[in-house]
Amino acid sequence: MNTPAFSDSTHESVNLPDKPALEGLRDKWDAAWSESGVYAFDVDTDREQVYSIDTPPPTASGSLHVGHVFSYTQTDIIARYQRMQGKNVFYPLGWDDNGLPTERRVQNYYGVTCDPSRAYEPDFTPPAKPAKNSRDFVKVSRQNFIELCETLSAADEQIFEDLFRSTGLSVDWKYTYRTIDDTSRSVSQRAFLSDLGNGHAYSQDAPTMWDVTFGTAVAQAELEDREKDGAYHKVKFYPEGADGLADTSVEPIVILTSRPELIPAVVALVAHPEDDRYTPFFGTNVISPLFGVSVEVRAHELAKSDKGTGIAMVCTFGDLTDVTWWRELDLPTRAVINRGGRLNLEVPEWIAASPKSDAVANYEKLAGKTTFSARKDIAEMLIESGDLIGEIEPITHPVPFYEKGDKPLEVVTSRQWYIRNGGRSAELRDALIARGREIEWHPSFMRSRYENWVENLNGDWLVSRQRYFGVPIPLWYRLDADGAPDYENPIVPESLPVDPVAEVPAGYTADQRDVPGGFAADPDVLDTWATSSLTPQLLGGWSRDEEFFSKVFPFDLRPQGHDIIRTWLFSTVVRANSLNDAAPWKHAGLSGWILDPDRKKMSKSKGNVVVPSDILGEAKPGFGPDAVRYWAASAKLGADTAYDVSQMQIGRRLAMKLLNASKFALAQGVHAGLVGQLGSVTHDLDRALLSRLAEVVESASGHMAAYDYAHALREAESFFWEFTDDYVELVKDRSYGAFGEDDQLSAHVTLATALDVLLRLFAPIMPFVTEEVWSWWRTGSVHRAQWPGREQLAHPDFEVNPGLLSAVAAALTEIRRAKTEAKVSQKTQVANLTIQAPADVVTAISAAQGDLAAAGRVHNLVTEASGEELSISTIEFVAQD
RNA sequence: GGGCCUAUAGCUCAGUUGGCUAGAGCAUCUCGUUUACACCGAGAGGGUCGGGGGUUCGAGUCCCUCUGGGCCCACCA
Repeated sequence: MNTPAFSDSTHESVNLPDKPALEGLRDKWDAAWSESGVYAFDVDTDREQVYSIDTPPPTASGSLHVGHVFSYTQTDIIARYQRMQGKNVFYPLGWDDNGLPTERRVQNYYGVTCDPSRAYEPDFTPPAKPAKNSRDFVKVSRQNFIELCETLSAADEQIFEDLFRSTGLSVDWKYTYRTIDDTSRSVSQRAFLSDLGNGHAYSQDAPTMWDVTFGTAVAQAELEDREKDGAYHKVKFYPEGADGLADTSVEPIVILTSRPELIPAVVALVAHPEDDRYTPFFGTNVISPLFGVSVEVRAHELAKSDKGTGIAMVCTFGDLTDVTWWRELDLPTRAVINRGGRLNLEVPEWIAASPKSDAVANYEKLAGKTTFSARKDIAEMLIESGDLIGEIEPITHPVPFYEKGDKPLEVVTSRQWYIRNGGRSAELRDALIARGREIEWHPSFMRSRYENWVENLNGDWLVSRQRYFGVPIPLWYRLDADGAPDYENPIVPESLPVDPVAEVPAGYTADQRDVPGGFAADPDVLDTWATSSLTPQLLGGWSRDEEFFSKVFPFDLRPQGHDIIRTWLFSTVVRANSLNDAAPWKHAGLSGWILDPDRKKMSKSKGNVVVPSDILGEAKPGFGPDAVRYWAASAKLGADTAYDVSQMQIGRRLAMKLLNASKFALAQGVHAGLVGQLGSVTHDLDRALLSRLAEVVESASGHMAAYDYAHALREAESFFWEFTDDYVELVKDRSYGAFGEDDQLSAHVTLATALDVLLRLFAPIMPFVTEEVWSWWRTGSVHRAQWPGREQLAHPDFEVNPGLLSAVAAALTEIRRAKTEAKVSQKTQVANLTIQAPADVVTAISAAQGDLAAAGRVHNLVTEASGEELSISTIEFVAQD
């Protein structure tokens, strides 16, 4: 173990700067910490000693904003506290450079685009100047594309690392990973194969949410609703006549739809089983307008009588409710929207077979159009045919989008891979909720968000993505004599990582690729969360170094934002449950968001982001890292916090005060050898001060242990200001030696001990300034010093009047007030002063009467017991010269 | 519609299991300032604890209810 013992330094040398300053501390100590390795994790350890942190890997392709500084600082405070508790802190940081953001950034930065059919060019260099238009981008192989991603993200990551260092993160930079590197790809693929082996992963040909722009399936967790303009159309469905055509002699059933372009895909009408308006029609058939397709009227519980006309048009597929009805009512599949978001060019067979004479012609008018323009066209056709009732009613309604996409999602049927997440199994769902209860949540109410999400899942986790960049699904499929793939018995690779598109499975040759009797690669990549969900396994060496893994897993802490509970947190629990049969961590710390001064979430798209380098800078208008950390530390976990410059100014003031107060104490002759020499603390005021500090330490420690660093900071801060404003002022003369050596020593030991403890209390919050002060008079790093304990400040003789400190402080305040009201300087000499107070207060004050008189510049101080509260009855200033 | 958080001084927030006259910082106002600190010090003013009801000897704190703010989910007829 490389944790030095508490208070090992007893030397008396003190090196004080003439003019202490915050400027330069960041670079000085960042370099010193790198050099000395104070934050290094010691591998020679056991699980008991370790405190491990499953740090979020930032997306290095984005830009860093104050939100990062805010939340990472909160984690760092916890890490530093645990380190001072004697824990061997495993605090790594990885990079999420896998996924669409990196892919897009590389395309635009280099002017290239990925064409997986191209061969790898070992000597490829990107164009000197990227083309402006994406049409002119250079096409490169997948391997070349990945190499460019790695190059660019490595550069981005260096910038991020520098910034994190300058905020004082005590990360051990030796332990890092990148979600695109070979190790991450191997672990991700191994985990996938492991889940495949134990039945947690499976593939299925089924309707899924599909982004037409990106051309990929997306998962439930990646959806978001956006308010969009739409329109309600009231459309007639007449009963089917004997000739198979619409019987217009009777009343039609009227449905309300915002998606009339899906009428060619209608497969049924559905109403609630107890809706009297429609019960007579259940089991009968109606005819779709324009296309003359016959569909059955069906009953289903999910249909709501109070929505629209009470009867819904089911299409394959308009939305996920359609999918439910399609599955549960065993309806036919009549898909007309293709993966590009357009209506199929080919006339569907069910329309071609329609007895209605103009059905095919009607469809042909829409073929090839986007859903958006088809919607307008079909509305006009419905008006013309008389199948539309009333006016088209414009509405705005929420429409599901891929969170990174800009066109509404469609539902498309395709073969995809899924990982079981409880969405289709109550048993697994219960197990995952139980895992959530093994974790201690900070703040605790965040657990209900997790449970809420788990309870409302509507399907398993779709993990395959039809993208190029990412971790490939590590499988091939055998092709039968007709060239059809056998999805049930995939070919598994022998070594990882593997790119099945480029590599050939064992027992096959390259020329057997994509030919009947040969093999085909799974062309897809895994969802980025499928890799991110493995951060504990990645960091801990799962499947590569099981001994190491056992020392850090389950992790002690997962820090993260509360907005990604449903994605990152949940998916990590899912994987740890299936791979390790455990909860991935003991604690989850959810940090809040940064809000701009108008209390809106700070985000790039809103353009209200503050760049951290501006505030971290030490020159104006910067505040320096300790001040920014102070701001982050003053917000509790989970609390959304306004970006508040004034809070940073207060932090800067506190940091400055620490420098100056320390310099003052040390200039008195206070040195390391005096720390903790409690036997020399003979003066009641000093004893009272240390007793009070002991309470502060106990309280702050309790809060720190409960992950409430903000509360601990407040305790320490408020004591510190009392210490400097009152105690230090009171003991100045005594400390100079005005009352003899014993009293002087008592003050010096108290100052040394209090300063020592205060530096430790502030060290996790303000690592730079505390380390600077520590270096003036101590050896080693304050960040390896032990967190203070109440017992270090306890002494059998210290049973002092508990009201002493506050009574003396109150008396001092009264003297100051009298001077302020007399509009004289605080330094004005007072000839005679009488203080009246209750007897017990008088007793308390008397114990520190010398100090009080000195601090108030009072020549003759008299105290009188009275029934009244503390007041000054006489004050006579010394006549001015 | 379901779930969760939140409402305390002009602003940002504390206020632990109910218990002295509800606190801090910032801002405001007044005064002071050269041996730790002008990136300073001292002091003052400022609150019906969102509204209403209840439990209790006692409610900022617990319960009910209403209102405002926010978040997550559901909601394409």
